[in-house]
Amino acid sequence: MKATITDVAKQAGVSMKTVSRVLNNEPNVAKATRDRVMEVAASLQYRPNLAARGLASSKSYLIALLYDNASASYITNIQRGAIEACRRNGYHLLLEPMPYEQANSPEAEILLGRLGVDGVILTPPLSDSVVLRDILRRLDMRHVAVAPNKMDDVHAVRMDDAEAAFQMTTYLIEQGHRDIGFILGHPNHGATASRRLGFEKALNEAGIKLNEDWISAGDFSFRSGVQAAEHLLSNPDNRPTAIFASNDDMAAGVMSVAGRLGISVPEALSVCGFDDTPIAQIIWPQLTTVAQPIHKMGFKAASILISRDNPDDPKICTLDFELIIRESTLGGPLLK
Amino acid sequence: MKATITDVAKQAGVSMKTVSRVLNNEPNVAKATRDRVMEVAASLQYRPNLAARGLASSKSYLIALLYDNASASYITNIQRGAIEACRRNGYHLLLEPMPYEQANSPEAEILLGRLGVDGVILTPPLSDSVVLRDILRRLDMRHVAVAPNKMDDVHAVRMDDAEAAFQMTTYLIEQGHRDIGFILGHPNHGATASRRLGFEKALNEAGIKLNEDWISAGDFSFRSGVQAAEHLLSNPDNRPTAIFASNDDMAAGVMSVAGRLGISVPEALSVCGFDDTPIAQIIWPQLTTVAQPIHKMGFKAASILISRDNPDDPKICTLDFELIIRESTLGGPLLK
DNA sequence: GCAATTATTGACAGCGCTGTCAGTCTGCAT
DNA sequence: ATGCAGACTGACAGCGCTGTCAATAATTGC
Repeated sequence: MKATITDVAKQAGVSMKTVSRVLNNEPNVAKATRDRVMEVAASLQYRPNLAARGLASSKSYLIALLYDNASASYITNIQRGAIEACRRNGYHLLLEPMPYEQANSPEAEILLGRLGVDGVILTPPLSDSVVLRDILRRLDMRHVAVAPNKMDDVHAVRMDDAEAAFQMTTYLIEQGHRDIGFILGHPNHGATASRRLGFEKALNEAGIKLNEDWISAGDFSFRSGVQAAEHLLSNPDNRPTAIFASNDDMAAGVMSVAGRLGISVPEALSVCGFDDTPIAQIIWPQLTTVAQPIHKMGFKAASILISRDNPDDPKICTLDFELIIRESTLGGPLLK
Repeated sequence: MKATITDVAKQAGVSMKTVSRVLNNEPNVAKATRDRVMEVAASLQYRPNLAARGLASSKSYLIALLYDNASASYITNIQRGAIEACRRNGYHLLLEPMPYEQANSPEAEILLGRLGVDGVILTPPLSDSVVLRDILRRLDMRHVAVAPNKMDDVHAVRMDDAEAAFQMTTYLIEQGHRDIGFILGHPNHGATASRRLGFEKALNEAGIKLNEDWISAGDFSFRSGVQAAEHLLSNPDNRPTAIFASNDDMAAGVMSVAGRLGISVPEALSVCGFDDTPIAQIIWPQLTTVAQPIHKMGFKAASILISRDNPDDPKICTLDFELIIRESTLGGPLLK
């Protein structure tokens, strides 16, 4: 038989309400009372019923993570962070994958409407869907976007992708590279544009003319990195000396093609990626890349949803990135 | 203003209970009534309140996924499968990471006690924790283990790890290998023992004497694969001609060491892994490995929890695996 | 010492839904 | 016509908790 609040109340000789107050850490309970209630609750192995609590307080203590992301390592990192924040506040994390295309369809509204959570975390590329954010607003659901681009009307947790790409490119230039190829990410992702922007800005500031031919399409997948690399490296007489891929998977694709073509990395070709996924350390040579505080972003996002203070003024939280220099770029022209 | 069942009932001119019946697909409702209620519900944009429903029916429509798994790709695959099953039945998936060590501590009981879900999915290595399963039983929580080893007292979804390892090893032997190294998985995982068993059985049946020196410890991490490989390949005069790593990450570690030592794969060394994670296709040469139906396992596990029929006789569901032969083993002694 | 606060507690009414059970209404065999 | 199973429907209580508000006790200031 499961113990209820009533049981605890009787046993402790107080009212249900007082037990409730103790259990929710509300103020204005005498220390002695509080202790007694806690003790009884423990001895009875009392466990609050989430559903009842939710019904009475019209809170669900649930946060949903909405995502459509091919990268397992990205999504599990976000999850870890978000769950950490949830745990600290008695919340739980619900998983809701949603294909990007579906985000713009009526299905999305139905799914979300049924959800009944206290908040929603949006990850790229869903965080870039205006339609989805409209639905959320219409449904009056609190939400925070994990997104690279700025949006003033929404709570957001972000990282300065453009600046990171700028710094990485600048680093390559400092290594003596002037012929730098760039592989774009998936067009649905806001990060794709931001990273490109940073790349081009760096070239620009260094007075290097942009070679449009050396900006190659991609979609964040290993395979697309392979294709892009095949294109970029196709002409033996006119190759970039460095390739900056918009993520690590594609960078791994580049390295694989380089290997096959007998182009040694980093001696003949520097390669760098973005995200610092586990693969960056598994491939050889290890990959220079940008580390994102993904875990922290998940944490922050959930924390914003849980904290009830001034829920109306949208807060934007920008976290730091870090350039991780590894072997794959330690062979620039300057070293020769 | 959110519509409730009462609103729908009024509008449709029926009782709340009838609306409830329609919404839950219960029998014994006239088609005309059903249609009318559906229509009104749609027009009012009615969305059931999970908490209320849960409170009244003492079901939560929530399933928790308990895990402690370093492999992002494994866990996201399980998640995908489980969510698919949940979606089909109006359930949602809760994420609950739990370190293996914690599973044996009182904390686990507290965490689980508070959970209030209708079922719990256990993934390796948690599925191997007897303590954890005891807690679950004591708490009277339905659960199903995703686990390689047999347990008669629990619902389980499994794959025959031993048989898979047996077949893979046999395949290597058929390629002409007689000197085969083996890298163990993490000792906490039941799969580790099963895979070893299959490996040894295959050697045995082929009449090959087991060389204990060539069974090397590991923990499923890339790094441990590197260490194991350094050990296995340390003696140039006496090396295995094939290495079977208990998972893909470690196999990648082997390939990386082989590359560094100038041992070409697969010409001088065949390598195979287990799991068919994305990395198997990213490294070069691509990895021969065992594909597990991880997605399907998640699906099955959630389905078992959701289906209420004969909940007492534990069902064990064994799914098929598949040997995936890729380049990394296409160079056995027989080919020379 | 007495009024004005403030701290502490409890009674009670639901939150929105479903389970129970009793009722009405059909069709069909007698 | 009469009875009866089965299909259909509704009244009602209550799931376990919290919000509201009123009641009482403790504390303060003068």
